Amino acid sequence: MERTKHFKKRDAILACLRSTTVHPSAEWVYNQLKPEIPNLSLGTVYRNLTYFKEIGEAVSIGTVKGIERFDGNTAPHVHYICTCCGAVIDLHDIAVPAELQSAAETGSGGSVCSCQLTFTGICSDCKKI
Amino acid sequence: MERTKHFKKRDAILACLRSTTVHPSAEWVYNQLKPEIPNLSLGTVYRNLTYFKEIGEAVSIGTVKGIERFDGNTAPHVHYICTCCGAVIDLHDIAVPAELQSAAETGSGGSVCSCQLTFTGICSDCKKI
DNA sequence: ACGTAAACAGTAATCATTCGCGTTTAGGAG
DNA sequence: CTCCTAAACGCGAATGATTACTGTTTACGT
Repeated sequence: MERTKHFKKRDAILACLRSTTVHPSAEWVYNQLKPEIPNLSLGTVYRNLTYFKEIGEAVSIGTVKGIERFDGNTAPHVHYICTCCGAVIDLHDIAVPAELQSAAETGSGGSVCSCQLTFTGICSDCKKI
Repeated sequence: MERTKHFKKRDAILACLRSTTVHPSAEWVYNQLKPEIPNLSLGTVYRNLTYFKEIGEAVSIGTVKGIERFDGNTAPHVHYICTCCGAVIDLHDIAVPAELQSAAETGSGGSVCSCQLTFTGICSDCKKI
């Protein structure tokens, strides 16, 4: 089929997002890809990141220090954010109890389409400094 | 003592924050107080909101549609955010199990100073439309 | 009354993100 | 192969929330 040539940059952006666990910002993705795709535009990164959010191939985990951070792992999982360095790491061993979601639906009266649990603190690297 | 006159606006901002459960933005607070404090500056609202965050009298619950939202209720509780209208409501009947916090500390290797559980969906009002 | 330190207003600056628009590209039809 | 169309793209300008700057005002101690 090989119809991917038209989406070279789109595919590269998604691949970049999928290949990392740093929960990157748009600019991080841009800087990663720029060396191998010299004519990449930052606007294209933003445009495609928004696109991936819309089609459910990526999620936003909110802003850290005023910058939006993305996650190519759409499976629900818990995050830890260091308020010092801004690092975002996955906590795979922790899960939000499933019954909380239905409790949220009755409590809010609306529908629930996602839930996000985030811990914040100072990471081990920052504590050393 | 009556030394509050110097902090009239600061106090008004905190009182406004405490008196509502809408989890307001800086501009919302500004618009609320502007009629009764005509010479209030939006910068003052931002400055004091940041100050309250720093001294722990208020917390940020992140950005909704690109706008930071604050909460004068610093007791840990769960939020529900409507992605349609941007409303933020408290879910008092739901709590994050305490053991998850210690699990987060061991999982991250760092310290944990706060945790935030947020459900998103379409609220009952928006579903009617 | 005077000095000082902090709060404040008003406005300019910042910076992440989005928008507009002309260009390029892929892929299909003739 | 050439033309056509729709979508992706680059680039630069625009937007808008937030912050910084600067001069002024205020409360309070001396």
